[in-house]
Amino acid sequence: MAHGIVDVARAAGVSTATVSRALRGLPNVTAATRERVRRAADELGYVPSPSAASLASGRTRTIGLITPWVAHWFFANVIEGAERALRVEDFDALLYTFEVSREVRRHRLDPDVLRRRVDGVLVVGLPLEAEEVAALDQLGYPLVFVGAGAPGHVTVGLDDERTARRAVAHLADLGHTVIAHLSGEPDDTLPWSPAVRRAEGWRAELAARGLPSAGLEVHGHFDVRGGRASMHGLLDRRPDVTAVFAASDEMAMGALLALRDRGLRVPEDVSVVGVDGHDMGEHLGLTTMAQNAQEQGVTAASMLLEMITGAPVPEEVVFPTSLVDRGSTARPRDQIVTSRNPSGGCAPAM
Amino acid sequence: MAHGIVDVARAAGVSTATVSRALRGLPNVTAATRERVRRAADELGYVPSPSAASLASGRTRTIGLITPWVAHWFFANVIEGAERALRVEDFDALLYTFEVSREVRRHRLDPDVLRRRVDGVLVVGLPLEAEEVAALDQLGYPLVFVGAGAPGHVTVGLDDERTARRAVAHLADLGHTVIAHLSGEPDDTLPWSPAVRRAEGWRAELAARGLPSAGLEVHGHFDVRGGRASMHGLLDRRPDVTAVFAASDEMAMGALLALRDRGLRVPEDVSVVGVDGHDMGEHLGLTTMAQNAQEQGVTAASMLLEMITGAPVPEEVVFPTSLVDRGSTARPRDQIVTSRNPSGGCAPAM
DNA sequence: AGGGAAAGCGGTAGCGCTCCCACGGCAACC
DNA sequence: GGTTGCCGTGGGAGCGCTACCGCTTTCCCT
Repeated sequence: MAHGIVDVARAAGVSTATVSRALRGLPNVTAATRERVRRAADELGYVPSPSAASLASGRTRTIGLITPWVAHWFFANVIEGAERALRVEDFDALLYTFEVSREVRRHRLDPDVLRRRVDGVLVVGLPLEAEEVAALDQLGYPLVFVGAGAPGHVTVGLDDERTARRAVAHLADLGHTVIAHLSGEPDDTLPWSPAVRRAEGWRAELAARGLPSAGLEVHGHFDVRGGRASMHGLLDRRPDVTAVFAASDEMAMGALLALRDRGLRVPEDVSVVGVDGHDMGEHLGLTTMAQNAQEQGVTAASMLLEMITGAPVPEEVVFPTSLVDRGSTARPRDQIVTSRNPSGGCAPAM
Repeated sequence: MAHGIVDVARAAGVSTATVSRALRGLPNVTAATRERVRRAADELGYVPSPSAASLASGRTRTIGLITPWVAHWFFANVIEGAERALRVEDFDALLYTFEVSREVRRHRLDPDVLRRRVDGVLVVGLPLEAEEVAALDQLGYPLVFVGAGAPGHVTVGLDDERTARRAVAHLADLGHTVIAHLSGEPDDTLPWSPAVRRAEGWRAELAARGLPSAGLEVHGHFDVRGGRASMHGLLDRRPDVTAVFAASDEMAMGALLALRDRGLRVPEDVSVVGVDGHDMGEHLGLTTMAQNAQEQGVTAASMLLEMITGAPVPEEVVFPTSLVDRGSTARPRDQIVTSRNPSGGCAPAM
């Protein structure tokens, strides 16, 4: 039933070496022989054993997909794109998530689980600490980062700083002067973290326009719940805020929720802009800096495969973002009063 | 650098057989020897080669995760849960998606890609045709279905029919008499498909209450876009509809969007209820029949591991669903007029 | 005290491939 | 016509483990 390469060789009247060459499309095999081998393999229903092939060749035709979660817009889409690109080249995708929960800070990444198991590693949306990157490097596999780089490594992602500046510029151009930022975790401080880059972009754009940023950055979880909490905290401290730039659409949606909790209208009372182009964004009328996550997955996987074959790849691929105005931003209701009366809105305080 | 089992054996002063036994926690090894071996392995940084182990043992410690997509709420959560459960037992998860796009009907599943590569297969949310199931069975691996069963196979999922009836009952209890259903693809007709089961539940509950169902089922894609399109189609044909049961939250969100497109209010003009308990549901105030997708992934993966060890598992695990009222359902505005004037709403036609 | 079972460990034959090397044959060159 | 060189193919040695079998040692039970 489970035929091996020797069965195929016997059936085709050739050696196992020739079967191997023929089936893998290697040169130095006559078209006639190749066809004969192929036919024999088909008839026997032969499928090569990946374990044996890996053991003999040292290659696994598998890449490791490292990601904190899969149930988030950006991650799910990158993974989907990457898997698709890998399958085309007959590569397998091993999934490694390692966030115990979204509430608890993750433990250190242990690269040993990948050893001898993959030909390359794709790190998805995970700003790794220098030591972790070094440990991964130690494995000796090609390494590509998506959505969160690492210095000196091949990276696919956005120009986070520029994206943030563009979002803030949009708000400032509308006339907003008190533009807050919903940022990532307070302990997410790696300079190459997208959250940090976006915060910096926000700050830079404000500075360039002479607008204040002090006390307007709120840290929190990178999800809906986090955005909601951050927004509430912000409104408690700064009821004069008229615009918010959230570091992700999911956080922005949380902000919308918080605003609704307090009876504040969007965009009449507060303008909100996020980053991602989340499918739900259209739903909620959320203005955003849209990116193509799935295509980033495809690109990153393709580059990784190139690297495995030894081909040169660019050190960095920057995906564009575009402002998609879906209505959650507008001119501030009252541009004259810079310091509004906290109870001036229609908010029936929560 | 890359040490093998013989290096460890030499370092520990034992045979490779003992190293293998010691490191895998097999019996018939003294505690002292085991410790010595472990220490030697640590010092050498020894990590066993999975390929060699698989080749020799015939087991891969890997399971295949078959799913049409990952970027959907249910799928992403199941996958995340399953991966987590597998990792605990030191199993790897191979991801196989095989929907080319959400628009095009998928091609047949080819089980050969899994041959000799996994110890078990987890099919996630994918109603397979009988021939496909048979082909998978042919592989001889334990098989578990999550979120979409197959007759005679181990299944983890909901009581879809009951869930649907509960949702419809909720709407009917509120006084609705024209309760439509946003269903799955028209060609999704497998009797064990969740979409079909839910449609049947909807129909059964209506029938039990003497309410009409004819002409009130709309087929479409199982996502936001599909729900939106379906809802528009429905409103074109049946402007008298006052309640909608969508087969998924994502479709329900699409319905909300369509209603907003037409200026219809929820729940004043139309009540909407979905299935899932999607994170965004709270956001949109979407009433739903909530389920725990992640836990279903955990359970399915655990059961699969049990099966691999030869342990008996229940043929079917049914997860509960609960009605979560978030405000998108209410009494119909006017219970007397059963056939409303199409322009009777506040809809400024789109 | 003797016998037998069981525990602890070593030796080693594969598992099913890939890859290196060797070899024959045929075309092309001087 | 002999030499060179390349192409197509076969032979066979691993790749790094696991699992079977068998040996020795201990320990218990009669």
